[in-house]
Amino acid sequence: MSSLCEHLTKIFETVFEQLELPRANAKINVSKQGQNCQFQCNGAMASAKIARKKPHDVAKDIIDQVKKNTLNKDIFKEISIGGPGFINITLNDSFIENHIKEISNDKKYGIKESGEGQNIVLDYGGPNIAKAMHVGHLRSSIIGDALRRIYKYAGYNTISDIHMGDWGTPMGMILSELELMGFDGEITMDMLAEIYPKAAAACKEDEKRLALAREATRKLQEGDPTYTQTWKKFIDVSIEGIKKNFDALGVHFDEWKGESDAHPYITDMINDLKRRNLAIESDGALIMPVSKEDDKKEIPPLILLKSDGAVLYSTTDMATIIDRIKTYNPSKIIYIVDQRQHLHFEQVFRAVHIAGIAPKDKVDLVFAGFGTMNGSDGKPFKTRAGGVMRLSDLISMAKEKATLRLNEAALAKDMDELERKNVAHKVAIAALKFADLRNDRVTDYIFDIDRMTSFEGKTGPYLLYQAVRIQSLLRKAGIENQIEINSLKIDDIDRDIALLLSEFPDHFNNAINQNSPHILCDYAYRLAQEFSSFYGNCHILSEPDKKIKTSRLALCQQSHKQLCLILELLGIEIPDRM
RNA sequence: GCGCCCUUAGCUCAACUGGAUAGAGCACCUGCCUUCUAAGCAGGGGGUUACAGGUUCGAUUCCUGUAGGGCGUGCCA
Repeated sequence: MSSLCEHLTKIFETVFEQLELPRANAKINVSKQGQNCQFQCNGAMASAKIARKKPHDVAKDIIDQVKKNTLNKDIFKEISIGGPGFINITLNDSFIENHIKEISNDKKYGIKESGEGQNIVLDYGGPNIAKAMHVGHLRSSIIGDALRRIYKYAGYNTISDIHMGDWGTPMGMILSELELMGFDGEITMDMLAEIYPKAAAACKEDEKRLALAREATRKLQEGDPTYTQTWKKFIDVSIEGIKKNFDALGVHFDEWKGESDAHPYITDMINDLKRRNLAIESDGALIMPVSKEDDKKEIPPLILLKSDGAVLYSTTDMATIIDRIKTYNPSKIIYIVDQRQHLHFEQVFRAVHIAGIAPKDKVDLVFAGFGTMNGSDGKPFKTRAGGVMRLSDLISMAKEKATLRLNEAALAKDMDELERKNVAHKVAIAALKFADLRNDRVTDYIFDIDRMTSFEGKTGPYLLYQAVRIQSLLRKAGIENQIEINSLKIDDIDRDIALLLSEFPDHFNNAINQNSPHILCDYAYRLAQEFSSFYGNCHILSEPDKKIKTSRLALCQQSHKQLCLILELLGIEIPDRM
């Protein structure tokens, strides 16, 4: 099973080989030409030099060769040359129908289970203990969770790990702050929310205060019993708050590990690196050089131990890889983290390669960095008050707006309180998630609260709305089970949406290959739009011709299934009605 | 200083990895709710893809340079 493009590409590859043209040039794309044709092959022009012919003549040879094969007769309605040598392709409706039928009957919609038998670790979320989760945490968790779902769909055994920041200097800041306060009671979340920023600010201002925090960090890492006890307490409190946020977002983690879970591996790892002279002392710190000769700029060494003996995130990230390989034996580890950490991960990846901890041919380490969420001034996002907006505040704001919008709708009149709340929540989360996911992963983007919580146009709620509308239509038609897809008969009104449905495998593959959910967002939006147009163009339920009606309902059902599937892959839940 | 990334419509973003006339949403303008949910549909205006060169049959995409912006650059994460 594959997409129409893949199918056609195979046919053309055979032809290219027969004509001794480069096989790679045979690729078929969906045409952007609109009415003129459906697909196109641009390979004739690219092959012209090798063939020592005019592009136009090469195209003609290709078309003749395709037509020669009688098997292709039923497939192509028209193949012609356009412009300097574009090969324009229009398919017979029956062939498109058959393809839709095949895809629909395939339990994976034409997606190959390429990840079968492979474990993959996804590292995202990365909240810091004691720091309130802010909008910046959205990107990592939402993109990461979408990728988890996408990989899972491709057959991988996915393990998502939240990898909390629970072992660095911020821990020492809190511990030392509690000590200075002489505090010894029950720690609450509200307290933590106050203590950490206070301690962090104090450390920033005062070297001596920072030294205290560092000292506390070191002692914690050495296993000081009092510190460990206190630390465990506020970790638990903090996790509770983190869980609430992720539950609201519908973001799932298989593992709730943190930097501290790498601790048991660190001593052995460091001793081993020292023994093999891979780690050396420099300025009182223990470092590991990772630069290569052909580096454009010398990559600074990785610091394993600070001069005070404490570890930092380079160390824990390395040790975490040891843990992950030992525990899950993954073929791939994907880090969904801020682009700004690029150099850091470059260092860590090099270090584990050099040390033989993660051989390149055994585990693929992937840095899937994402761009920063900026404010309208182009700088990392801050609220008007100067702080960062809390994630929970953002969610409440979106929910409030969704409730208002819902109450305006006549539909809400016969909804009880519970359903209203439920719908508002789903709409709000859909808006937030889609607003984030629709942007290309790597580029920075501007955070705008109004746009993020808007429900019209290219938004999550628009997608929900279309899905809900189809669902309602199917309900009214009295359809409970799958319609016999064999009843599909394409005509001018529904050809476009049928063609679009056939593209799904292509977009899925692009999304997974590039770790880019936004590709699926774009496709889902186009599908929803195409459906909406189809829906507006013809009235389905009142269609007198029974065959046409059944065929269109089948198409509705397929559109619905695909839309639901993609929304699920993006981690967006659909209400029953809205 | 050096390295990485970015610059596309008034604003926010795409462009299937080099293809034909660069697409969407918002905002603006014009229509459409007495038949399936108007959170919708149909249509309109809006572009020297920052600039200058180069490679190519063909460049938003690749290369070089210039300007502007962001980030990173040994003891934060």
